[in-house]
Amino acid sequence: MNIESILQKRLQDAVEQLFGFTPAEGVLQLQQTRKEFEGDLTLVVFPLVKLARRSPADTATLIGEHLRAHAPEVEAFNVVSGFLNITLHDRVWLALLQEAFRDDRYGLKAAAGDEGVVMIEYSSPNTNKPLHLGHIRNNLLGYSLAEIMKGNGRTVVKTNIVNDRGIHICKSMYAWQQWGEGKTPENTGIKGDHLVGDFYVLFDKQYKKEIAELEAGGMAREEAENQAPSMQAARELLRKWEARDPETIALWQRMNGWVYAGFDATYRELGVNFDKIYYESETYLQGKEEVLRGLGEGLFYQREDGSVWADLTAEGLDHKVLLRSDGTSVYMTQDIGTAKMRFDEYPINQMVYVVGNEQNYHFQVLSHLLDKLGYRWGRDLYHFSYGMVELPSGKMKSREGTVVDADDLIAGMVEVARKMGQELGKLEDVTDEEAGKTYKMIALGALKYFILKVDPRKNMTFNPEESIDFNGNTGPFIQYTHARIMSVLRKARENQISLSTTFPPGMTLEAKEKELLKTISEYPGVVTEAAASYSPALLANYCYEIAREFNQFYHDHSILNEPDPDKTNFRLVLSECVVKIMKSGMGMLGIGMPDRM
RNA sequence: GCCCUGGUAGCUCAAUUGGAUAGAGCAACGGCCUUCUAAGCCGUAGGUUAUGGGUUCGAGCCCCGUCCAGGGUACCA
Repeated sequence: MNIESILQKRLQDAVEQLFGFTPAEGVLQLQQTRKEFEGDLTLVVFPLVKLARRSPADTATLIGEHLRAHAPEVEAFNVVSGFLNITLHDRVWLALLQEAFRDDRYGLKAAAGDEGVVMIEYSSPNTNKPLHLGHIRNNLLGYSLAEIMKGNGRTVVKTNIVNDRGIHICKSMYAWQQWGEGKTPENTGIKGDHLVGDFYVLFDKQYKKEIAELEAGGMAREEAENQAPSMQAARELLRKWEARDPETIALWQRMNGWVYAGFDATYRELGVNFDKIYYESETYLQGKEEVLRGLGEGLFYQREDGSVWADLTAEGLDHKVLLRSDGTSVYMTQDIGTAKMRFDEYPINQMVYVVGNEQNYHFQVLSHLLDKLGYRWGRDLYHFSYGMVELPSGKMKSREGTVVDADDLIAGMVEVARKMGQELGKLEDVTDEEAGKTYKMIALGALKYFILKVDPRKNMTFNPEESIDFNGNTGPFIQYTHARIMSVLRKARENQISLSTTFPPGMTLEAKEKELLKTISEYPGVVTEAAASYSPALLANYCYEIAREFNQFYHDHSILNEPDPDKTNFRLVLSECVVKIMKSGMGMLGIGMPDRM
């Protein structure tokens, strides 16, 4: 039973007895008392005053007096303009600490039973170029969301749909055939995804040149884009691929293999992973089948040129193409096929797509299409729509070379972390290997926190000129706080201090201690809310808050040099709880906590 | 054109979903290490929440208008 719900009950009793009515859901609004006022929790009394037929101040005072007389947890109260500030006995907070300390999974929810799985699709790269900053946000959000769901007792399947087929990879293939000179990751030492990406860029250059030449020859833009020889060649490759031409398939497999090896390395660096990977090349035919079934059942219609369409005007949307006139499938077709395969293979209770907000319309359509096709889960799919990462100059554009490459970014961060760590000289007594691991943990902590602390729905700005901070509201700040606590706990162990959750009866709390306890009490609610609102940012900001709170406490009060052994014990238990929460909370963000730094 | 987002300190972000005097960090300035890690702590300064109206006990948040930015908009993904 948490503190807030106990107080809720007390308040309800008070209102019933004082005013003779049962407050409706949401009328008793409790919130944390703001720091500038005396108290722990605050009741907003405005919603009550009409029914109580009293002034806000009277209502608050009456409730406050009733609480003091009947609620043993309540020590004092004060009323400030319609706000009833309630102070709880220190023993309430100490009881909370005991509970938090004893529960290994404090704040996390027990497994929910046979609710089915939550499948979370994220990452979903194209195989024609390496991952960039935008993908990083996607990967971090997807992974973190999965961990948050797990923390809330859900069974999660993390999945990735690799867009391994289509015109984009054919462009890279064609360019490699033309100008590759047999280059491979092995004989060039270039990471596979980057090598393939280089050829994609080469293709684009050539293509642009051809368009310009054709336009100069008097051809219309659109016509030129279609007629350009390199585009024709790429289309020819796609056609051959669909016809299973052995040579084309072999090249496709070879180049995709390079890309996968590259992606795997990046995923490993980022610390993300998947339980099940789907490949578009294996799902798109299923999609086609489903669309044709829908056509047969009269759900869709065919135009004279042979293309297949869905009419979604009744749903307030538009007409949407599902199969091109040449019979090839579009993105939507593939998503239908993938969805069907997934639901055939897993007992999915909820399907979550982590995909940027530029595809809001796509998922609205997909939801309706699946619904039409008879999958009741279609309606309930959740598009976790996140904002894009922008540079100070605006959107990242691969064609203009302004994308921030994922591998470069990570490597750069690690370098900064190493340099800074060496300047501070904190890890001189550990092995180089140990230090290296820590620097990496810090670098990734900085990067991940930087991205995850922002509300996922909003666009965010990343400035590559200024490297990500390691001070202030950052991942390393939280990691550092953790390392300091671990250091104290180590020393306590060395001094043979054993911890006890039995606190002396009359023990009183310092202000900073109580603030920390209040923050600890909020953790379970934050975990719940992070899942309910799909927001790792909530957890990130909470972890920062508790770290800040701890640092203030740590600054003001000594733990091991405190003369009163009961206080030392209490503070160690408190510290242990903070460590536990940091590991758990930051763990759900995919951020590791070092024992020293 | 139409549809959907968003606009908060110089910069990057918060704001318990309608609650108190809008908070943090960075950058600037000033203080705190013979004491558990100074990647820390404390302080100063910085705001007409794009803008004009409206709703009510109460609005950064809800409604309407305007401006600005981003995204989408029938055979790209």
